[in-house]
Amino acid sequence: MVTLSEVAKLAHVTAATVSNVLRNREKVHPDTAARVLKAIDELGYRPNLNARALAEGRSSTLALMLSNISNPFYPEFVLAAERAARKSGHFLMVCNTDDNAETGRAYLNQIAGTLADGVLVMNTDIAISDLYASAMHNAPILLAMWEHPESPPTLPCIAVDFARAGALAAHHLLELGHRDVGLLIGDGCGGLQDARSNGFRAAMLAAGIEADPTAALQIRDSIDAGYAACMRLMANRPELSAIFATNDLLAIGAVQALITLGHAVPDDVSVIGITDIQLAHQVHPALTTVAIQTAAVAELSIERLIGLIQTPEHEPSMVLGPLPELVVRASTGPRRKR
Amino acid sequence: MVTLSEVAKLAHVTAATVSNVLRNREKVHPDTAARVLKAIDELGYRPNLNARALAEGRSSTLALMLSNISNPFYPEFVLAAERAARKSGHFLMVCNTDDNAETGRAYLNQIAGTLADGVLVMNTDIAISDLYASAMHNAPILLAMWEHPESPPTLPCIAVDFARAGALAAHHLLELGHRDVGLLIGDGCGGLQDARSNGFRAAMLAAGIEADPTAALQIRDSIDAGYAACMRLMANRPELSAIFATNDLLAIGAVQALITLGHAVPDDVSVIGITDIQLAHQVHPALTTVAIQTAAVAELSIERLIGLIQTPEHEPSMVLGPLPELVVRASTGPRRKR
DNA sequence: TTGAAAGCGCTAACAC
DNA sequence: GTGTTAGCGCTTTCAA
Repeated sequence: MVTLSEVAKLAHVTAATVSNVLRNREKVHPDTAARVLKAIDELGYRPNLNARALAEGRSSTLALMLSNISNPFYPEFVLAAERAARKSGHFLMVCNTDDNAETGRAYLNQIAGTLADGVLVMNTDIAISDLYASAMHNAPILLAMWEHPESPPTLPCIAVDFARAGALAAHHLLELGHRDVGLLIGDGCGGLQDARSNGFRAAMLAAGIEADPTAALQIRDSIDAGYAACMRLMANRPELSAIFATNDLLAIGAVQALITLGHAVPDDVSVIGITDIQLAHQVHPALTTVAIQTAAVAELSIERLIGLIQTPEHEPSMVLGPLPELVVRASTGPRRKR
Repeated sequence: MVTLSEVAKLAHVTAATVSNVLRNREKVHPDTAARVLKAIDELGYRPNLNARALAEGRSSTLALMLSNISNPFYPEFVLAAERAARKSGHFLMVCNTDDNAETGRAYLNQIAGTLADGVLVMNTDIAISDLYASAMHNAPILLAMWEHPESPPTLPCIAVDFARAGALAAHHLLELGHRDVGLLIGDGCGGLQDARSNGFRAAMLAAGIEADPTAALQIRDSIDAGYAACMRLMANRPELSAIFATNDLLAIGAVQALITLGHAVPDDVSVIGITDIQLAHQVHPALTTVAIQTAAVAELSIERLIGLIQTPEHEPSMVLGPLPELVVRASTGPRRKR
């Protein structure tokens, strides 16, 4: 490995000067700088990032904790987060906790404040109190995708107005004339998605439509579960003309269940989800959904986390992410006349 | 931040002893060890991994380079790789190159041998010669998922016998009586999937069935592309009774296209893919495919990479991953009598 | 503008 | 068993 001082020797300067060339260029004479640059090039010098981190007291990596990256929602977030991190000179460490609080705590203990300067937390399986303790002792923690803007947590967070997302879905279905709507409520690695269903129900109620508890199912967060639940729902409540799912995975499963049952989507039954994952526009019929701007939220999260690292705050603060937006595709249509 | 020497002071020993307690426990007296442990606990000491990496001359993180994690195949690999890495005390840094060779080279330059002790490379957009140079100067590089076991690269790799996967698909379709099979050949972030299609064609040829070039389409690696290509294929060649796709994404797109066209799957047309991504068993009808044991390959890759780091070799070597296996689900069936 | 020197937190000989 | 010492490669005052 080529070190700073080898470069220094070749350029007939001292390590400090090489270091200066690498950072605040102004301070060094153009001629020496050129000599140093030449030496760096000849030797193929690359700074040792661990040494730099040790000397500077801060690393250049960020950690992203999530329960399980194989849920299709996460990769999109990770991609955008990694791009944003890279843009600002940071690396991204991915930490799957496998829905295991112990694993999460272990990660926090090992990397927060040493390998990683800050941690973006997406999963809810770690107790806020543990996170809080780690944030106090080790390094800033930012909660990405906080689902309850109305009740800020004791840590900084990016909040997404999921209740609004649910309401948008309701308005869309109402406009199309739907009254009998089944609910598929996800309870996955991000926790129970009740902000979404509550927002939906409130909007329906505002239109005079009372929620029917027998038309709602609370299920695990996957296509499979959505499929199975929709099957049950339609068996019990054949009069439903639309399904609202709190996330796209469930909605995609529901669409498939309906097709399997011989219902046309959207002619017989409409389906709407939330999130707008990539899959949503790739399935057929393409899914109508409420986009929560995953990539934008990811970028915002990274920016905010970096801000927190540079100028730590003592008060937790919440920033609201981009507002959810309805994306009308092919899985919703007017209620069928019967 | 609590340091080793603060712990040492509290325990009335020296830093070296604390360090010894943390690593080779035998060397230190049980009583002192207990005192040290107590001090560590009281102070909430956590080792600084950067300092350790610097002192030891090796870090505890591994890097995984891929072109774009939002392709559903990667998250499954990443999940398994991260678990394997964690099991052996390593962290995983995810590097998306966005199909950009320059980004890949930059990553390699910045982290190989400093932040990361080894790099698992999944994408083919970086020239092997660049990888080779980096492996020589910086840190071991392992090519995961090498698609051509018959021609080993100049770097260590885990090879997967994709030709065999193609052949298995062919045998399955042949057994079901299919003769007119359309080919969807992916050309995505992992490069042109020709080993798979060649394996398929060879197996068909061995059964006396010549490949018809007009029944094969080479397309980008996505559900969308599979959908569109299948539409075209069926328009041109309505007599096809089966579709073989070199990966599951394409196959899933194809199934949707067939359903949209009013063909029953598998009663009218059978569809088979390769990989067995999670989505494959979640769609309806569930996809018949050839599993390449993604998780097992990921674990093997991590183990091998760690081996390479510990005892570097000077000869590149190839190890063959688990053999592909046919997974029969609901998207294939006997050729329809006409 | 450049150099000398100290130190980041830890490990690893080697002595005692 | 435990302490002493010397780095690991870099940054950063502070002098010159």
